[in-house]
Amino acid sequence: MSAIRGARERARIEVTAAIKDEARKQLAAEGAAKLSLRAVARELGMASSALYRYFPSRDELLTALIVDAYDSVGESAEAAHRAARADAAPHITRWTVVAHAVRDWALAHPHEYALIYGSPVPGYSAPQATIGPASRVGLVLIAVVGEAYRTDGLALPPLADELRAEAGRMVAEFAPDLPQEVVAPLIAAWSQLFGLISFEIFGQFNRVVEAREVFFREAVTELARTLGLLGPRSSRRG
Amino acid sequence: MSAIRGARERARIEVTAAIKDEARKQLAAEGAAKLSLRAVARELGMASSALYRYFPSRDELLTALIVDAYDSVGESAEAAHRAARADAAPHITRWTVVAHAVRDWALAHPHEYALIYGSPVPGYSAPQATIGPASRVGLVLIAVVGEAYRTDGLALPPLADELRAEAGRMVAEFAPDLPQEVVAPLIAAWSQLFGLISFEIFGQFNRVVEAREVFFREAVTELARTLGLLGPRSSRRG
DNA sequence: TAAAAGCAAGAGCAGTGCTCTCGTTGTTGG
DNA sequence: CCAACAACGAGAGCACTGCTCTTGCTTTTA
Repeated sequence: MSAIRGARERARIEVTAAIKDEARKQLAAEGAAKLSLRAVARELGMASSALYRYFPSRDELLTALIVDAYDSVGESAEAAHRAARADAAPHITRWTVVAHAVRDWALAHPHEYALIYGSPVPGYSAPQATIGPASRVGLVLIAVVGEAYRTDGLALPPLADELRAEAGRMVAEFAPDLPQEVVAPLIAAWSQLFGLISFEIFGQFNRVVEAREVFFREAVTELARTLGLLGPRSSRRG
Repeated sequence: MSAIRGARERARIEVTAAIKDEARKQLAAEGAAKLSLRAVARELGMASSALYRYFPSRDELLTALIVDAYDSVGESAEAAHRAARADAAPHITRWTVVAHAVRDWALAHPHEYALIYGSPVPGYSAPQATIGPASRVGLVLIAVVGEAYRTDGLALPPLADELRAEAGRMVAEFAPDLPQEVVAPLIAAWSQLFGLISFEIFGQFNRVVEAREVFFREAVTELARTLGLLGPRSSRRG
């Protein structure tokens, strides 16, 4: 792809990586609010002003960390999906496995999770560079449901009239292999999955949910049902 | 309850309110990260050091704003619930009306929403003072489902064995009027409701969901179904 | 009415993001 | 080969932050 041209370019790559590593370390230790350029420079033994040769601002550094975090959680989801596919696991299992992979990543990297799925901290709109990596988890979920649809079909109610136009646009834009009835429920399930994880990570479940693992598993299974990955449930009036 | 004893106490109450008002103004304008004690003091025409007589630290000021925000969104949800009850609206409508009230509040106060449902910004665990106000929205949802259960019953599948102990604890702890089958789904629906809202507020739906209102309504209705507020849906394999 | 407590203001400390300048050091075209 | 150039690191400095301490003043209390 791109050959390294000389000592200078090589050094630049290494220093950039070292800055990001140290910044990630401080992010994991103290959170995004406490991340300080001067502290990073201090830890690396360089003047703080020198750091601006590599990142033009603190927000740019944070954006780089955001991109890396999106890639990290996306890679986790993709790896879980690959493994489940290699095992020829049923589609419902692929769904829960991917969901658990995202949750496990969040539990292992709470501050990085907060950076990407918590309050947006830099400018109001996400920089262009983040939108690619940000969609990786979503694409995995689309793939899981798409494969289930193609092999087993989906047990879904018909599409509501009010959602017809929106569903058509969604299918055309980022899910061409999916039937229209499932796109809106899938996007909803996507956001609801992160709702479950965010409430756990951000402490909203403190004193509310104790058995978090089994609670999450049941909720995620129910989410799969709304996508037609399982048959309709039996229910009774009580 | 507590009578105001003199001019000094009266002044203290007024100044405290003025500080919070100005802080809320800056919060709404720029977000929690940019909220500065010195700027608040400047705007109020007082020395920054004087402000510490009223709030011992910036985090304490933020905590006060957090409590107010929880109360504000809680009051919105309660008002919506009261109105729907006064109209003798069906339970499914009460559910969606409360959900929309929370969403409307979030859209009107995005920075305050981020403060309470985004990344926790002060210390890691929420101060004791916040846990009461923080549960108001949840209590409204519990009330909606409880009333539906008592009048119409709920169309729910039996409780999974793995959740038996957890559901029993939850019922005993904060939902004594609810049947055990609905507590876990209700907590899940609670977090998923905020997942939907957070993704919209935090920009995760940019370039993904366009018809946000109708999308939200459909998703919230589907959530109600997982709580047995509607009959089981008709579905077909496609 | 005198002591005590609450209060506002100013100076100051340590820290931050960021800019500018000034030597130094690699890169590169003539 | 070496001169011009671009990239680089370091230091000083600006404007800002949260927070503390001291110094006077005012209100409350004994």
